Amino acid sequence: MDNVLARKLEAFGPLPDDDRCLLDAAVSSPRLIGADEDIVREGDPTGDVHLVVEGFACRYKLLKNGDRQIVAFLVPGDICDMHVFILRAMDHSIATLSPARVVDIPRARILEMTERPALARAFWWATLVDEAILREWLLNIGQREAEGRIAHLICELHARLKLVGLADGDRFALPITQAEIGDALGLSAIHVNRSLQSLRAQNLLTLRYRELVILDPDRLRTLGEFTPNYLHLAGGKRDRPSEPAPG
Amino acid sequence: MDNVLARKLEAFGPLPDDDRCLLDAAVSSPRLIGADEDIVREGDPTGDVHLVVEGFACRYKLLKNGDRQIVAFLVPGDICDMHVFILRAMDHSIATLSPARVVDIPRARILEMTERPALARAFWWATLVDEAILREWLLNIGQREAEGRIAHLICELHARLKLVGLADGDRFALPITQAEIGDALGLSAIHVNRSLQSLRAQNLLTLRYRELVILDPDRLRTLGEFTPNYLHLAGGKRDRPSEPAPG
DNA sequence: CGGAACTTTGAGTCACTTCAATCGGTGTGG
DNA sequence: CCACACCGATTGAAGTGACTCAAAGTTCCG
Repeated sequence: MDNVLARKLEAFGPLPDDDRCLLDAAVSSPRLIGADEDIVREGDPTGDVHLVVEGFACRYKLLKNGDRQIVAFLVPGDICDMHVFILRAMDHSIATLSPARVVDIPRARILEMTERPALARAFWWATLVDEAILREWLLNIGQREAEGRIAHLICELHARLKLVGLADGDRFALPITQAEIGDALGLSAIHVNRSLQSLRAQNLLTLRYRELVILDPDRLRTLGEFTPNYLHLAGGKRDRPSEPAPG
Repeated sequence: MDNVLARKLEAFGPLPDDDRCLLDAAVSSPRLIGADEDIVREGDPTGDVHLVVEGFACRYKLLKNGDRQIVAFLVPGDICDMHVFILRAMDHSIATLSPARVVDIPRARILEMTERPALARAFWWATLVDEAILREWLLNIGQREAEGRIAHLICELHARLKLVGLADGDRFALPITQAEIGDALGLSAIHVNRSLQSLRAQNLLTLRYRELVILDPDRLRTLGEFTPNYLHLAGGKRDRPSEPAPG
């Protein structure tokens, strides 16, 4: 079976076999979680690092009136919390969106991995990409109208899922509800619904039974003004000598 | 006394004298930049690390139609780009909002500093707080209405400026335009204007001649649902594992 | 003093929201 | 095997927060 974590991290640069073994060990024996269950809650003291191996999860924050903002989608290969070593409490919650397999990696194991320069750099890369995605989402929500937001989100998820081998051409599983898409994009579920219908009417995509098919990738990218530069793929292929990782 | 970087980093935890000397050296001889000038542009190859010593700057992204989203405000003490070591190109631009003093720190100097454990942890903390701020902004823009957004932003800036000694009680310099506030909050300048008038009418704050005065901190915090937990202050004081419950 | 930049005001419009049903698929228990 | 319940998707209608356009008032500054 594929190691989604290794697969993702190697998008940054190749890893030594030893490092990949470490990753394989870390990802073994995931636990199964049902849909809509919290993995960590805001305010919790930081503990293990979590990794999604299968299914969808999200980071989210709540308002007092119950409104929810999803601030990140976590797909297989995504590490939930690298900041465990520095911060004391969670400033957001993490929950599954679909049934999922999650691995709890003890701090010690992470520390062991960060001794390896290539892994340390790869983890750092993943963290920086997460941050870049946040900036892109801010642009998405702050400036684009509903159809563009949805188009952009779908292009991003497509790119990220392709990275870990979870897209079949222009088709991928999207096991989340329209309400959840709304929570991520700052839109009401109803408006997400109507916008999706418009996208379908334009023959840009199909979304049924939790499966999304991109019918016209070019026009969808154009509509969402999607450019994948912020995902910083192939960042490790530096031709000129790079600084060694600290350590 | 006026090393804003040291001041900010010590909000995380005390630094050895040697480390503080390193910071002092790094912050010396800043260059002066006028308002509204780009420091780095999206697409540029990564180079030096930049640090704002005085004045306001921002990270921003543009849409094809010219719409701008400010994805972060950079105030004195804020490091612009710690990710220089990993990523090859900028995925966003950085510009001054007011006249500013900026230091360009060469990679080598940063590497030297990250050899010191306390400094390395402090830099990591700063990076993680930046990320937490992005999540909070996403919540702000995605879920709150205009007045709440503005209230929240002002509370955050107040907290961050206090950290580096740039707030005089509930009063601080805010050298940016209403249009720029709008670009940060996903609102039109006109709507920012009307919302500010409403906040003034409620006797929550004053904003004139680029000086902001918070008249009623409690009600402003309530309106913006502001809680500073995401700024992760005092994260370094790890002797007590549990948080005190002061109220 | 004049001009540029910023703020303020007014009026009309639109994107998105809320409320209120309805429809459809799926799972459960009788 | 059907009745019921539940959840998610869909539809309709009405309301509103925020936008655009246009213009006037202020402040800043050479």
